[in-house]
Amino acid sequence: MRAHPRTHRQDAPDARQPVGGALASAPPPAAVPAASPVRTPAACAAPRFQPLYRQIKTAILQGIESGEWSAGEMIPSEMDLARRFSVSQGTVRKAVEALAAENMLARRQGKGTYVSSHREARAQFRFLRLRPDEGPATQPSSRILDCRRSRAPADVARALSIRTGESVLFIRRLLAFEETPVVLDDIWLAGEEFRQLTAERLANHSGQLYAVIESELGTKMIRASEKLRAVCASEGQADALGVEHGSPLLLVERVTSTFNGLPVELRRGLCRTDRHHYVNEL
Amino acid sequence: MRAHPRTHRQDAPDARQPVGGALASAPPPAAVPAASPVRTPAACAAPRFQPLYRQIKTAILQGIESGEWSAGEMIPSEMDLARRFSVSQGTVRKAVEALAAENMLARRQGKGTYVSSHREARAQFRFLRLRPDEGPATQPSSRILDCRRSRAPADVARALSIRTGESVLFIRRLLAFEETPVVLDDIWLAGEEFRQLTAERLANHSGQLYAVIESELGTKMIRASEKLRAVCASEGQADALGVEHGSPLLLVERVTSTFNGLPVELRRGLCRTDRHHYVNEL
DNA sequence: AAGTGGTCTAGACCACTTT
DNA sequence: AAGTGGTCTAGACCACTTC
Repeated sequence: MRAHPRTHRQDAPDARQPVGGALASAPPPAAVPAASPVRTPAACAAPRFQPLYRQIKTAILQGIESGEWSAGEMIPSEMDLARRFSVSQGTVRKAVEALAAENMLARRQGKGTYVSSHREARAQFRFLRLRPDEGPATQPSSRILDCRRSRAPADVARALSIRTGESVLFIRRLLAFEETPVVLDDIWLAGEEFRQLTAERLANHSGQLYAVIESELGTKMIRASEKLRAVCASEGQADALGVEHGSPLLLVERVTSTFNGLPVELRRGLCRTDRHHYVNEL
Repeated sequence: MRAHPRTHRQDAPDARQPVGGALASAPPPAAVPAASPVRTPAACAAPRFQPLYRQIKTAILQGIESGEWSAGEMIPSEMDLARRFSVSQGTVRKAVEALAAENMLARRQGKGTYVSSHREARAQFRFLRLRPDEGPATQPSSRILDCRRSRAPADVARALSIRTGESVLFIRRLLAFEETPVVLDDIWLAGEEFRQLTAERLANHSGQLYAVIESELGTKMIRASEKLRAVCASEGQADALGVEHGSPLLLVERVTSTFNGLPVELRRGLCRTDRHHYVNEL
């Protein structure tokens, strides 16, 4: 940490330790996730200087990504972080508030700031946009129809930024709301870590795939980008969902990424929308 | 303005003038708030005390809603607002930042803070989620097929929170991307002000209905809630969109509201999704 | 040069949770 | 009582825009 936006900070007024491990002497301060003092205001314009609070935001993010603070755990208090990074509490606060606004952290007055998790109740519906036309939103149950390693077809590989034929984990499942099959999901997961997943480990998790992946693999899905279309049900799809061949279905194609923005999941969900709908707020 | 969160502010420590035109005597300490002193910490729990910055946020919102500052215009500087409300600049900043995060205001360094408008280029795609499968996002052209006053059917009335049979403006239009018809919109608008709209006034606006409404009627659409479904094209719909009868179409049902959250528009859009798709970020 | 938003600091007190 | 986040203040300097 330490360093200037572009030049923003003033260096004269206070006698701050300008460099690297900055606070090496102080008692409580531990080691910052990283350091690399980017101080030279001029000359190096390549990495684009950032305001202090942005640098701290990045540092906290790295702390989460590296596992120093994992999902559901509390991160150090604002005062601790301020001491660790040698900035004021207000600057830390600004970084933390930005991360909270992005759903990365959750603040709880009087308790602390926590790394958000897919296991939390409030996170359940962020990635599940299907709602019954009537009645309250509910969690679906999941039935795994297939789960195996496979080679990525060209279109899947393109979406996941990998090479065609590379090894991926393929999952096909059926989500049912109140005993009625509603979604037929085809899921491709790119990455070594997913090899450990099996149909058995996925069973009995009521469709909360991201919570399972987070808990068992430590991989956290951060954001997703979806494309929606209306399509006709093929024979097999119609059978699985209990509709007539040719019925209109909502196709939801999702590409999900973790930190760093690299895509790790491609999902194609076919949804019956006769008694459910997809919700969105603009 | 004036008043405390729940009790938040301290009233003893400094000799603050608790009421009205406050500041006048003390040099630096100035005074707090300015208006209706809602100070009693206890006893009155009904209106739910709000933090100062929230009250100021509401006050600014009212300024926009009342037309004191209209879409596209600049609001007073942070310092001016701070003086007006008798709070510190930082408190005003927090209110303004919150409004900017909600797309109500747009801040421009060195220039000022502006009331956001549907006329801005950056706002164009917030309510238009349809994108071509290939190529860059483009604005559609609009052809008005129908535009007349009518009585609200039961389902429309329910969505708009009005009584069945009440007078509404009905618009049917066809949106075309690159000369190809893609969306068939049925739109119902509730409110006296919409009586002034005619097919002529809507023509030649390339489908930017909200920009027209904002400019000509002063009504600003703030947020919308959508429900998506896949349906089959009826004969008439198929003809209008140039697809075969029975083709799958994406039905987007949108309820849009202005300030205060009261719904003013119900829209049902039927979209061909063979060469376009609906995008969403989670 | 003046005015605007953008960043940062330092310190105060309040409200909530836990010990 | 101690610790955490939540609100508020006052003042500094930086960066951008306009005059």
